[in-house]
Amino acid sequence: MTASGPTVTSLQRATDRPGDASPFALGLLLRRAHDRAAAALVEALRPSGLELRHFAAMIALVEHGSMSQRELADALLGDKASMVRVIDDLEDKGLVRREPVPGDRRMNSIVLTERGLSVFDEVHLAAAPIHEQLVSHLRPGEADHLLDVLTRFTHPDL
Amino acid sequence: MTASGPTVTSLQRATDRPGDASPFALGLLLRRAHDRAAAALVEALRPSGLELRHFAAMIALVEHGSMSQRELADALLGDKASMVRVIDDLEDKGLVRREPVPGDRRMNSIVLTERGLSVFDEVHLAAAPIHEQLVSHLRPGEADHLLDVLTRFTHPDL
DNA sequence: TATTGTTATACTCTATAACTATA
DNA sequence: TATAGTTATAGAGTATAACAATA
Repeated sequence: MTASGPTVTSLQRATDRPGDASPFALGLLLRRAHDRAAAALVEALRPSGLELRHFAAMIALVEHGSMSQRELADALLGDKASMVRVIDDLEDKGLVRREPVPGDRRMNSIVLTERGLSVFDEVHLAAAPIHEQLVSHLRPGEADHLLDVLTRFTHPDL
Repeated sequence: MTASGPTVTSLQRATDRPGDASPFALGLLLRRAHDRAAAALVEALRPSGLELRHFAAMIALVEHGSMSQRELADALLGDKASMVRVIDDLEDKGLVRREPVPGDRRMNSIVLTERGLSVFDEVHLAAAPIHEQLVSHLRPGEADHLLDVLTRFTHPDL
């Protein structure tokens, strides 16, 4: 069925001018795009029992070496209280360790374990074909270009 | 401070190959990009007292004419129960009406009111400069290209 | 029997505040 | 006084299930 009646033509003036997409279009598209990508990546993570926020922390640790929980929380836009539980989960699975920081006993230095390292690599390799399938209907080079533009979009200060 | 120690070099093999970005990079970037866009658009909506999901429904109604609540829920990826409250809010504000559908008394036809129409236009116009500022640091044409690629990314079936 | 809309409920995620131990 | 980590709690958002009316 369709409940659609005739479109109110006076409304069109704000949306139907060519090249004048809704200022909300970008945000709504980004939400759908994220939902689609996240659903695929969650599948890649399922065998490891990890969730996206856990793996995001592991990626940050690979990129930056060991980090404090505060640094991880800031980098991943979460609050420090949420990060405690993420690290708890990863530590319970033996993927990271909390180590003392010489010179400041308030802080933990979070480091990947050997097991965390191999799990990271396994997930990483298993996710590659999933990513490929995710962008397989785009034209050649568009996926890389998308990554490039999104990187600069998310860093307006650079 | 920085808790960083030396990076474990054996880890790099999965991430440091040029052109071999993490298969998770796209998903994580999309989340950040969405958060940034959503924060800006929420500002645009503040004067109207609406939230993104309300305005998303209004946009759908402008694009498709009147829709049933089921159609709106499907189109916006929400469940029908959540949509009930979105329509409740919009109806309380006098922006939409629930109208009977001739031939099927189970359904409501959701239609924008005159007030909803003018509010839509106001928000739309107020959001334009916010969108411009959001993409102002991108190169000319990149924002349109981004919209184009995201549209196709979110519609793998087309 | 299936579907629309509704209501109530449960669950997840996030955000906030308070507490400790250190600085 | 300020900060890192922890804990407990409250709130928002979402998902699920049951229900009534209708098909």
